[in-house]
Amino acid sequence: MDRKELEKRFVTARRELILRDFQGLNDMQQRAVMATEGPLLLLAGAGSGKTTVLINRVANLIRFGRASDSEELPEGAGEAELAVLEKAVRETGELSPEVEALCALDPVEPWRICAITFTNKAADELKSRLEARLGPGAQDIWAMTFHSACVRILRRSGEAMGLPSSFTIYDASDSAAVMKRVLKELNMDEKTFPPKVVLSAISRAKDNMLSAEDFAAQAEKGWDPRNKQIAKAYIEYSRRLLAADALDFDDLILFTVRLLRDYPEVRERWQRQFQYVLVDEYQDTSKIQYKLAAYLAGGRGNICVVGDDDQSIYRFRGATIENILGFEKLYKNARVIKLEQNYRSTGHILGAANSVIKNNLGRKGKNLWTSAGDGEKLTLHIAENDDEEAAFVAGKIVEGVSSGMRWGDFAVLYRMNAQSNRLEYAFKRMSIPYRVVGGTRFFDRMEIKDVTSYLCAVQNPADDLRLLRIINNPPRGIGETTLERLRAISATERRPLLDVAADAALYPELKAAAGKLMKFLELIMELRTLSESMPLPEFYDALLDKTGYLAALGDSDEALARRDNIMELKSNIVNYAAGAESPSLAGFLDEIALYTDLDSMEAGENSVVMMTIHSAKGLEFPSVFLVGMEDGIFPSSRTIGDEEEMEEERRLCYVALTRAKRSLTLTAARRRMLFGRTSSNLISRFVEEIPEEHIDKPADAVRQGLRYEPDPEYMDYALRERQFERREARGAYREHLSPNDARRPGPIRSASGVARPGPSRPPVGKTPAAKASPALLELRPGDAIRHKAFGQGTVTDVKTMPGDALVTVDFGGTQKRLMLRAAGAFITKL
DNA sequence: ATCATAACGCTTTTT
DNA sequence: GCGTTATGAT
Repeated sequence: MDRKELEKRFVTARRELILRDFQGLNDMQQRAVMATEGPLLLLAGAGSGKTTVLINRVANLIRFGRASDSEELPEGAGEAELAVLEKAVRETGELSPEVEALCALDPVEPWRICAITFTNKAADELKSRLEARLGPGAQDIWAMTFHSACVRILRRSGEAMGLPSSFTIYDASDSAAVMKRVLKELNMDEKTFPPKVVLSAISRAKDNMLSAEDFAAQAEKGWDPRNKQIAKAYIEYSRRLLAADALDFDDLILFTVRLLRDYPEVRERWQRQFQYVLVDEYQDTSKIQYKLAAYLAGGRGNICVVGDDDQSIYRFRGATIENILGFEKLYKNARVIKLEQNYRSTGHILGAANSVIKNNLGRKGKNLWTSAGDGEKLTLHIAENDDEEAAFVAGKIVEGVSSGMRWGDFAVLYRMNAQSNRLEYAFKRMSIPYRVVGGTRFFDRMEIKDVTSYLCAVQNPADDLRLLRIINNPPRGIGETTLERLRAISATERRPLLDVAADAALYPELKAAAGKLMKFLELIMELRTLSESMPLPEFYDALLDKTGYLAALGDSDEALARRDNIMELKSNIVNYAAGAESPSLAGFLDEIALYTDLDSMEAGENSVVMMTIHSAKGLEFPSVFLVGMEDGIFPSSRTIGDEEEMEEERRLCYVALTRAKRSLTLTAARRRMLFGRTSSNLISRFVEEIPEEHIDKPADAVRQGLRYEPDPEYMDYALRERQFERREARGAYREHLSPNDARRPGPIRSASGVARPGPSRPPVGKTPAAKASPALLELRPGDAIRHKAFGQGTVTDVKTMPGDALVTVDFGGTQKRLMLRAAGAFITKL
């Protein structure tokens, strides 16, 4: 046998044996798993088994190295070895160690694989699935978010650029707090320079790798005078973060990219380490994140990016779809694999999603298909108002549970967090177990911020921001005047506040407060010593005690809830201490700085989840309710009139629709309370884009006033307003309009008002109570009832209130409190 | 220094 | 409509 022939047969046999590990995958998925070398763009539609592919790809790398994608033979392979392989091909069962060794080509050590995801949730899922597949060795894989990967790199190598490894991370609210101070001190008007706007300008600058000085230089040359002001704020903001040894979220990425760009030895060290780099959700990466990925993968050039251009929904914060659209241009030898078979949803759901997204121009083009059958059609429900919309959703879920589904099978998705309120009330009235993801995050709560500020202050003596938060909390008689003087000295001497406080006795103006300041200083010092000698959880208890924070809370209902949260934080600490290799205060603070509420959502929990569509990305649910399908809400009023933003909104809709596995219900309300006023909106244009073959709509929808055609008058108005804002954004001066003039006048309201029948409209608020039997109103303690979802129970208490009653029912040990008007429709008296 | 009331502005979306 | 912040009174 000549060498050529041997090589060919060897490679073929090897591929076949390797493929045995990936039998459950379809052709395209297998190709993606086997193509380990060089740049690879994986266009993975929603529900196409993308994570499965990632897991298997990593498994392949660890077991077989680059063998599946190489023509190369292992050292010393000859006819004897070929015979062994070909024999193994004919046999079934596990590969023998000998065969496995022959199949492998430089198996990859786990820590040489870097799999970057976008959210902690995705990273955690990846980690746990990798561990399930590969065992404990999987823990060494760098499966984490951009931000946490950067933290790790900076902690290890940041010293090279003069960054102390003990740096602190500022989250968005910390950044905002710093910025507010800065703006105040620079006498910048909060109206013309809202902190948010300034921060996002800085964020954009950082995405373009512009330092404060670069930005200032550019502002000098630019035409927008506001940028000069913003540049000043940027400079001062940076100065403060530097003084506090703090990095904000954007800095984490920016500093890492600078580090890798400017320090060759550091760059080489990491490029040597990461032989394979995977980036998930590539469509959501920003310019600088793309640079980061390119640097990390710069050693071997093995970069695999996974994404779906149709699911790009973070353009607003710098994500650029160019990264995915331009991948092939950038990496000339890139391979592209498309995953279009959907394993998640039934036919009507996919059909609806496809017909919505095809209205977008400028996409790679992709059509999801399924072999799962058509399934149920979508339904559109039009409610009288937002309360009724919420009640409808709650009712449908109760019915679903009564027919055998679990609470956890349902998700309610909305465009903005503010929409969750109404739903929560409805769910509470019916005692439906639910969970709101996102919104006010756990770590944004006041008491949690306070306690973590103590932790930060103990860990980082230069962290003035956190110090200011706690120095007089609980009250220690250190008032505003003392702080003002402290701040003045700290600013002129460029020393941290705590340093200045330590020398309080030396400054005449601080004499009066010196005693109190010393006492506080001693407290912090004592805590610092304790933090070094005690296990973390015990230290936490000691901190709560010594600072007197817990004691100062009191025992009102509110304080009780706060205590609960503080204890919840303790369980976080205990968890962390148990799981981490070498737990430390610094490590814990890193963990929570990058943590969001999303991460605490446990998969097994049996309750309905409510969240924004953005939060729902990457998740799936048997039954999904998509509420508020109205123009002005979804699509958001801010996007109407801007084609690019509308396309992003449409992608958001695509994401929403593709979350559903089997059942998908859309709802809209004729009238709803929004921003404190009642408004009526047209039905969402996205609903219009779903053909009748996929969706059941109420036949009278049009006659009853929710129209499908965009109102030309309104469109015109929205467009003009939009253009005005854009012109303003470009720097044209504001013609002083009073805020009321900027408000939308009549068009919206009058437009829908015309279409709505006037006085002869059916009565509003046909609540489910209308269906409740009169016997229910006579319920008394001791009565037996049956509830559609909860089953049989005994009434233990009845509190009547005007037009309604709150009944407490014992369902075999669990107490539920039900509002009769809302829950009555699901109760029968036995 | 702490509490109460008034005023404001906010509603896109997250690390 | 709600939650946060500014202001003023005690």
